[in-house]
Amino acid sequence: MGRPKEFDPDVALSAAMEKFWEGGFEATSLADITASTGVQKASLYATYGDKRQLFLTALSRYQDDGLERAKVVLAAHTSARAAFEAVFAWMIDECASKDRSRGCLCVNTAVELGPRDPEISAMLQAHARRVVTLFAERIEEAQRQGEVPERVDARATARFLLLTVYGITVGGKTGFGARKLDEVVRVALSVLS
Amino acid sequence: MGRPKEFDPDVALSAAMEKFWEGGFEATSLADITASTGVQKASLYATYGDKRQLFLTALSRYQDDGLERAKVVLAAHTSARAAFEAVFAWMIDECASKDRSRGCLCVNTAVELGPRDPEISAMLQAHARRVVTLFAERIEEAQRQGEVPERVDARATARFLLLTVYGITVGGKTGFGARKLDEVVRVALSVLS
DNA sequence: AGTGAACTTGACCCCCTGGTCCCGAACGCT
DNA sequence: AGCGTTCGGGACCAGGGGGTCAAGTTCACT
Repeated sequence: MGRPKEFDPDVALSAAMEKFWEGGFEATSLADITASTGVQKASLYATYGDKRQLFLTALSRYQDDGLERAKVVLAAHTSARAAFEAVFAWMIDECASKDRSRGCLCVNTAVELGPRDPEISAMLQAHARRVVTLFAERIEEAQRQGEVPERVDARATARFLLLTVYGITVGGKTGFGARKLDEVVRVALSVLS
Repeated sequence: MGRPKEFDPDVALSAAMEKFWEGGFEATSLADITASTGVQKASLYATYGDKRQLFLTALSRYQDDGLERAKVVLAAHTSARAAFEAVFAWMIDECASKDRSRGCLCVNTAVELGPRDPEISAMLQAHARRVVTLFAERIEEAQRQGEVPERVDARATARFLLLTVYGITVGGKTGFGARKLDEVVRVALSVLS
């Protein structure tokens, strides 16, 4: 009982995530968040805890969403090559095409907070491991189907592909255009054959 | 005439660079810098201008140093493969071995400030182009010597290798150990053959 | 209708930030 | 030795940051 919330916590969390995504943790003030969510500080505080907790929740949601979407994209193509091309195209679209390249929240967070916040570091590490496993499983599937040679080390290659994703996000922020990133992806994907 | 400075501006700049390198621009306060350089705010201000100018100067110095060192390392090996292995080993040492992985100042800056500071963005872009050119020249040299196949696109591959450097720095911050990064480098370098 | 629990509002607090300023101290030059 | 110039020390400022609180409001339940 009592008075119900006037805002949808899920919607507000999305808006906050978006802000952190494009501004980073420190540079995004509570004022920015209240402005974009329309929710007052005290309500945010009562719902999510302090700024760091809010950020952690937003990051977690971002990770879950991303992993889910990656699963879908990887499963939507019959060849592994096309599947990873689609993943990279998605990343390039997000890091070099849209307005001013917010990149990937995981990468942004790793760079800003990774080295000095153990809890966040652990979250990032766990998520990276999940993605690597996902990638590796797709590579192994392609090996069973004869698309990718058996000599390829699936897990090492999966890590390599994840690092390429990292590179793309940083490349986008450094000013590489979508065309150049496409070229780079072509080079990177040559390791699958 | 007049009273001479009590500090060496070059030494202080190095110390400031170090701080920005491990803490980022926003998170590093002037208090941090005065503490590590032993130079008071007003003196810093008189010598370098405001915080942003100091950062720009430090970044510029970092870029110059890095490019110089990259030239030396690339020239110090007879095979291109060994040369790039050395470059990556250097990056891995800096991003995954030392205490708490400060990564690469260019990458950190690109992520933190790239999308919202045009002047810094231009600096990063120009530097990236120089590095790509340096890498491409080394690849072309190897092609002339028959080490690398002619079908390889030198410039695209150079960009790919730079993106791999980016990936390594982010990987280090995400918790990849030196061993895993070594593996990834082996996969990446397979594009040279 | 009354009651109490939960939510909203907006003022409020303290601290830290980048930046400025003034005065005393230290030096080179004549 | 004295003078003008430059530097260093530290107080000072306005602004914005995250976080808190008390009072008023809105609903569910009886």
